[in-house]
Amino acid sequence: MNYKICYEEIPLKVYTDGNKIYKIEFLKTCKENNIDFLAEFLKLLKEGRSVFFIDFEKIDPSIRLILETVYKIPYGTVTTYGEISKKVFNTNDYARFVGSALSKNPIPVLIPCHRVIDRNLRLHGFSGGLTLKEKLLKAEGIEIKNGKVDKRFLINL
DNA sequence: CGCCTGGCCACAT
DNA sequence: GATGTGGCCAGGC
Repeated sequence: MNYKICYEEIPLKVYTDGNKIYKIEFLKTCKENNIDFLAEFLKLLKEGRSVFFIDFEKIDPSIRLILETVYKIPYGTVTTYGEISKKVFNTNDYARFVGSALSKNPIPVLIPCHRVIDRNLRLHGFSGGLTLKEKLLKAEGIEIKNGKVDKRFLINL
C-alpha cells in the first residue's frame, strides 16, 4: 500500500507492507495528502512510535547497523558522520563510509539521515539536495545560518 | 590487480 | 576562518 502525504510542504510517497514501512520517495508536488496516514507518520517521526514501524529487514546488511544507529538520533537534534562511525565501528575512520551508506537510505525522513552533518556543522550532502536537507532540519526547529547548524542542536550518541 | 570516487576527518598553514 | 594535504574506508570498474 502507498500513501502520499505533504509533510511540511514536502511531498512524500510512503510504501508500506502491512504496518511495515519499507521505502519513501520524494515527489514533485503536493497534490494529495492522506491526513490519517500523515498523523501516524508524524507520531512515528516525533515520538518514535506509531501503528506503523520501520522495516530494517530488507536493508543491505552492510549498512543496516549504520541506518539503525541513525534512526536513534532524536527529533530536533543533529550529530556528525564521525560520531556515527565512532558509535558503530569504535573509530571515526569510517566517516566516509557512513556518508555513502546514508546516500543509499531507502527510507529518508523517517530514518533521519538529514540529521547527520559534518564535523564543522555544515550540511555537506544529501541525496535529495541540500535545500531539502535544510528544509527538513528547519521543520524540526533546528536553526541554520550561513549554512551552519547552531551547535546547541548537536548531540553525542 | 591498480585506480578512482564519495554526503569525511585531522592537522598544518 | 579558509585552503591544502594526507589518510581512512568500501565499492565499482
